[in-house]
Amino acid sequence: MTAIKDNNLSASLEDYLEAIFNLAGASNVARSKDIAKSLGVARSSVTGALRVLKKKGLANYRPYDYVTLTKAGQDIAAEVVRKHNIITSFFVNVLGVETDIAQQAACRAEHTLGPEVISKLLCFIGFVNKNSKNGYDLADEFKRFCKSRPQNNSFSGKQMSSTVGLDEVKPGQKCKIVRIIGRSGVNKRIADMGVVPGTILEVQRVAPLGDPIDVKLKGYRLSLRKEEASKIMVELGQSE
Amino acid sequence: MTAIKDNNLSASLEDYLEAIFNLAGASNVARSKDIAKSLGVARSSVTGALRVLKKKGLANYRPYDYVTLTKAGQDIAAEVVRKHNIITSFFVNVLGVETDIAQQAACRAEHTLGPEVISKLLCFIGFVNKNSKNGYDLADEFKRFCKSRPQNNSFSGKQMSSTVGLDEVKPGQKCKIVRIIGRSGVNKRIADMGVVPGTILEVQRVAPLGDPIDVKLKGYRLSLRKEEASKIMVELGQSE
DNA sequence: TGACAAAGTTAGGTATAACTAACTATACTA
DNA sequence: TAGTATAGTTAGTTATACCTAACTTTGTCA
Ligand SMILES: [Mn+2]
Ligand SMILES: [Mn+2]
Ligand SMILES: [Mn+2]
Ligand SMILES: [Mn+2]
Repeated sequence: MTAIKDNNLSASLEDYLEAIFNLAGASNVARSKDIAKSLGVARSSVTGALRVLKKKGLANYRPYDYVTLTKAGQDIAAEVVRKHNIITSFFVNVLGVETDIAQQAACRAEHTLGPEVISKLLCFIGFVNKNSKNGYDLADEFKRFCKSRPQNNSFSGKQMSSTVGLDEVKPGQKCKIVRIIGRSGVNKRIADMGVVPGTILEVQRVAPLGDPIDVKLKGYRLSLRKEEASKIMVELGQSE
Repeated sequence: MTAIKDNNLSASLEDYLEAIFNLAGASNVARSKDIAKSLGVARSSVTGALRVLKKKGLANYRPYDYVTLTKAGQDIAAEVVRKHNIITSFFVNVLGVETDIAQQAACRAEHTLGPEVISKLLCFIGFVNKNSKNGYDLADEFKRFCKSRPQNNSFSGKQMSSTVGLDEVKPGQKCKIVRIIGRSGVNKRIADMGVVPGTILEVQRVAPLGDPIDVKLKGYRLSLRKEEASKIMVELGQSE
């Protein structure tokens, strides 16, 4: 029933609504100058945004007048603020992120997280609170866990072997050919010389503008144009 | 040391890097057409983005050629993908969000969450996993908790009394004046008549274009211009 | 080989969201 | 009530990120 409708507003416009809503606070009005300050934009940018919000029926705006939100505007603003608070609460009270950082991140993320995620997040906060009442302070436990393993910077995503184009290898470095891109035109020429995947080669000299590149492989010496080299994907050796 | 530097890229450019990185997968090359498809943009948009990425030294791009990422481009792309995966993992495995939705939300949020939040999130996933090995399956417990209280749609943020401008009130509705905005010019005239905060009034008739608005208050009848009415903030009565 | 389809680019356009500089309205104060 | 400071607007510009339509290059296959 009372579902929050797709507001379809840009992050920027949502932030204007949020700022107006927050500034209005007790007085229900916001001044252009304060909106500008709170969003860190020029006053003229606020004028422009207000015109758009008015056209969308979200703000009551007349030039040189105070600004208020329409009912529709208030509803959207309240929803943005709600998301902001839920996300912030999770970051601070569950994850233990520093308040300032959490606020900033939340005010960016609030525009990207849909109702499914937000409702789960809210529920999760409730879950943590309930547990803490039952004697198991999850947030506290987590804080202790964090300290015990200070930085775990890896994540088991797909591991990428760091392959680069031969044109990016510096002189003196050895590397192994992983793959040669394309088979027609200039590249055909390369492939036809013994340059095949698996070959180890060493970059000898690179001309000032990266063209040409001299490499040594299988005893031969070869001069490659940068354009050609860029199509030879290599894996760096552990030299250097 | 090996700190990921501020890449300072727009969300859009990060997504291009991410798409190229993912498409490259085994072959290390990506084709424009596939980048376009995976991001849902026109082919010409890809050309534009590639030019920018090249200028920034992140992609090896020559017109009509395959695309590869430079080392710098790969590093940033890998970081974006890492964030994407961490966020997705949290949404799916901890919060229990549906996979598709989680992926979409993660691919938006990955551009807004900084290293502090991401590292805590990663740590939290580890925390949940460790507990589950120790017999306490937090994610599972949470799932059960979610079901037990289906929808808790409120959040203890600041509660806003729903005040609107008098110009938004429909005929027949009663409301209470909460505040009158401004004191000079036309508004002074209003304030000078017994129209003060606390007064209960009822909207009687609204002309076709919302101007003028006839209201009844304290036995009097008053005709207000829309401009004036918009400055009278009221709280709606429970009629209608 | 050469015709054709597919891939890629260019040109030209729109929308959003900023900015600065210059102007105008409003509010305060003497 | 005039004069000034402040607030707000307008005009004109920039940058990003898309789009469609038309054109060019490339790869394929008869
Ligand atoms: Mn916010
Ligand atoms: Mn925000
Ligand atoms: Mn992503
Ligand atoms: Mn993304």
